[in-house]
Amino acid sequence: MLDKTFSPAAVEGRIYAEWEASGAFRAGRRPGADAGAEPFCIVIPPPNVTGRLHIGHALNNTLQDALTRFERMRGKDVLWQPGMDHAGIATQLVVERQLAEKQQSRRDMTREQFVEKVWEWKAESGGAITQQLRRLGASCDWSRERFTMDEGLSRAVLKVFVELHKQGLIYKDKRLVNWDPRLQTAVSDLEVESIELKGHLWHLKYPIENEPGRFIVVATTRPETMLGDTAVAVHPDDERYKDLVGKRVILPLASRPIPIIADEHSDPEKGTGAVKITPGHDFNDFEVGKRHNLPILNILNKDATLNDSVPQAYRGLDRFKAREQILADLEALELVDKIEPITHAVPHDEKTKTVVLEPYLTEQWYFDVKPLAEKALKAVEDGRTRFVPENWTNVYFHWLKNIQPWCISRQLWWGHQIPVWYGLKMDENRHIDFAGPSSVRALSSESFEAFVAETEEDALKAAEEYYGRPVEIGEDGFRTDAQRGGLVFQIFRDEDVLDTWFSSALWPFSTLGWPDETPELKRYYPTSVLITGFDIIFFWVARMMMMGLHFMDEVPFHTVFIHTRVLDEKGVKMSKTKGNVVDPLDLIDQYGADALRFTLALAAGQGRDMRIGPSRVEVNRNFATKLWNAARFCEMNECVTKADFDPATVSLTLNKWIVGETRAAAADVTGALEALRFNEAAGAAYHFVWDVFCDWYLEFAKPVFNGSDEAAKAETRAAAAWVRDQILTLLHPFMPFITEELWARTAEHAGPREHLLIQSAWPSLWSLPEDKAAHDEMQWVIDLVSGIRSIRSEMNVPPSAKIQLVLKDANAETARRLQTHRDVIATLARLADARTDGALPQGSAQFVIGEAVAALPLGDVIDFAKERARLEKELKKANDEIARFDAKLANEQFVSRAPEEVLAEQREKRADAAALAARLSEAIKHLG
RNA sequence: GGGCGGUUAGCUCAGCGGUAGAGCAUCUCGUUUACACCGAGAGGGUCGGCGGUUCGAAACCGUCACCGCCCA
Repeated sequence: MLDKTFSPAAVEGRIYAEWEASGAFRAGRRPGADAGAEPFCIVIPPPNVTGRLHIGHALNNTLQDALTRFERMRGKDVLWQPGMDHAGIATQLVVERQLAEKQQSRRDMTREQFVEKVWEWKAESGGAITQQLRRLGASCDWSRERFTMDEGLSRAVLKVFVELHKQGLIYKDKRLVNWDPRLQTAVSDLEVESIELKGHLWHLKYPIENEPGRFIVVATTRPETMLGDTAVAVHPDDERYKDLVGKRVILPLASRPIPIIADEHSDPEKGTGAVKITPGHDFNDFEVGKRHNLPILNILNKDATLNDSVPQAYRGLDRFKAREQILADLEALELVDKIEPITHAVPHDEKTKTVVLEPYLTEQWYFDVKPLAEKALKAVEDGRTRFVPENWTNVYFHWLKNIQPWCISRQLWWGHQIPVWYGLKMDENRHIDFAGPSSVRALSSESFEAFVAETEEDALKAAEEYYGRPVEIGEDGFRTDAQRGGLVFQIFRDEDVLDTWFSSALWPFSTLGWPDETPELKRYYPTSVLITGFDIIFFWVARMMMMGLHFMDEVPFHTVFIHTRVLDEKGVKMSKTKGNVVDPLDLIDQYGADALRFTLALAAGQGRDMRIGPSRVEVNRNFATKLWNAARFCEMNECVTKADFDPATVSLTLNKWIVGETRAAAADVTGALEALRFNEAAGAAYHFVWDVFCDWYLEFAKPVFNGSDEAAKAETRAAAAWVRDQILTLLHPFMPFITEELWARTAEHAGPREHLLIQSAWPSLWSLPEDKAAHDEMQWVIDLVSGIRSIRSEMNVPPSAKIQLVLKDANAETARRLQTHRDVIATLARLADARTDGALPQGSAQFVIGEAVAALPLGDVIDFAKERARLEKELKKANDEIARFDAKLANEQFVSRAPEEVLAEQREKRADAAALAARLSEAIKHLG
């Protein structure tokens, strides 16, 4: 016997273990599925190895799991490929923080030792999120779990790098990057988070050379960069400054003369129309500098203190300290024209959002993604990959059309070390300009030849070929070794690692075994659908598209489903600093994983946001309880699954009806899931379970179960069990735990199920007959019962009072219906008696149902004035409706232009309203 | 500044050419042996404003307002 409520905490762990043990998650098709099953594959958007499950993950994985379970049950050959990425920056931060607690630093150890520490950390506390995904019920194939730093995936990364380099798409360049001065690494444009801050616009006066007392005023939000200015620019058409172009200003504090140039970059409308040009510390200025051959002055060290290019007084100062000092000094010289308070976007690191990034001149590896972007654009234009909802296509297009070279190197230790080795460069006469041997690290990159290879061995081989001499790993350039016949050259490896997203971009094929030609790669690539959030379109979707098309020559997935963003209950973005984070694990503890999942699925509409909080989850916990109790009711009434039950051959109308309703519900859920309309699928199931099965069918069944017609009882029991089983199946993708539990528990009296529910077949009820007569008949019963209940309530008839029903003007069919369902109607409407003949008693409340008028003789209970008012209100409504239809039908434009079926529909509605009005008038007359 | 969304019942949202829907909340009633995490019933909206297209607009187009996000 089932308990009164379902206890998620007591069963979730056990059921998950059963699923895993059964092998149900394994790639492939479920038992009984077609041998020729078509493949269905989802790759998980790899969570970060340092990550913890947040509500966004919960949504993302709920949807993936729902689809995975759905397709698995339908008999497809399913793979949900799980794994994690190595999150270069985040992971390195975590491990460094751990070291700092022990008063250690990564600088105190070798790179190898540090990387070893990171692996130790991962083994110990990394990847907690995969355990949390299990709590959510994720049915991915854990036996195939991958990590971007795995041997196989790393091999894929190296191969890709080397190939792209060979193709000339990866190159080294010296230009401005977004620099994180705390981590001392470059980050890509996408990893910059602009934060609106209050700041100031300082207007600085630069004295014109040889024209005492004359100044040009420039405005800046970062006054410290003035020490790196190498020009002042004005617009070529700006009359105010025409005579100054070609002259020079003396840069204050630095006392350097710099030219005044004409460039369209300066906007005459903005500020003073003159701008300072700092090519070493501003992206726009860098471009201006290139156009005018300006010198590029770098005034910062890697940690954003001022370097030796600035006057003695400012050297070694942090940039913000330097800003204060410089402003004070300029004030003293009366060179600050004015200070304007402004709000402006300041670039910050996206991880902690506390470090202000600097444009910084460094040499980095770049990936020219333009040619790949074109292919990625075309694939979506052609419909080889489609976005759902479709409007995200524009975001994707916009980004790819304006794509910039991707800075892929990072100055970190944790990640895929760039497979490039350097040795001294020979000139055309095979000479080397180096005194050595001593460390060559300090040399500039022009002095090196780069050997790009997947392995150290290959790099050495390439270098030996280049030098025509033995080569070894080392940093001295060369050494002499008599035993090896003299000179031995040395090469050393690039210290940098690749951007984490570089490896993530390979995910859809690297996880399937590429570059090896594995059976999985052949079977599951291209994958079916990618499910992710919109914030990932650039980072990941676009890059996977590019890499997939470039290396596999096929799109990585046919569909990209972009789901909504989760906000808190007040509609505010969740963040740790705001303290409004809803922890999905708390919600699971409190309400169960099924309730959380169902809530997320129901909220996954076509909008952009969803709001989630405890009260919403509670509602769906209640739904789970409802389901549980419906099953409990079935159990109490001995509704047991019958193997030989055939829904097509039931004889009772109520059973014919529920079979038809079940068929429709299955069609709704299936269709919605196929169209990725998760909310509609969950909603259809919810509605069917609660409003159809529980509210009506089970209520209809009660009199049957309590009656004495054994045949009817047997059929209804079997039918109820069948519907309940269909429900468990339809809900399983959304509520896997409770449905699996009930699947087992409801079979306790019938012998065990053939398979776990996760491995059972999805309902395919298309072939069942649609019984319109049964539908109409039961709908009539529902309408009658609802009508009586409504009157009872309005007339304040005590629930305990059993009353009479007289159906006046009932035709033969109606009389038959009443006869057939007398027990049901009497029970649900609490009637003492129901008849279709005899006189209509005085003092009746009445309502119209079909061709008949239902009268409830209430004797003195009835409040005549109230009843008259009620009927007159109804009559007015009917008459208003008639008037509206008449007006419409009298409109010649409408009659001539509207389609025939609309016309017919309107006429029919008009007739219905007229009939209703006639019966209501009659009823009012009867009131006397 | 450019782009994309949103604005529908007190709240959260669905509907996206043919007479306004759901859940929650509210009010009334209810200890009928599945379920009070429940049941029955009820009230509540000129679908942001203004124009236009149409026989007909919450829905399509334009415009404005406000809110949000993304990219500069």
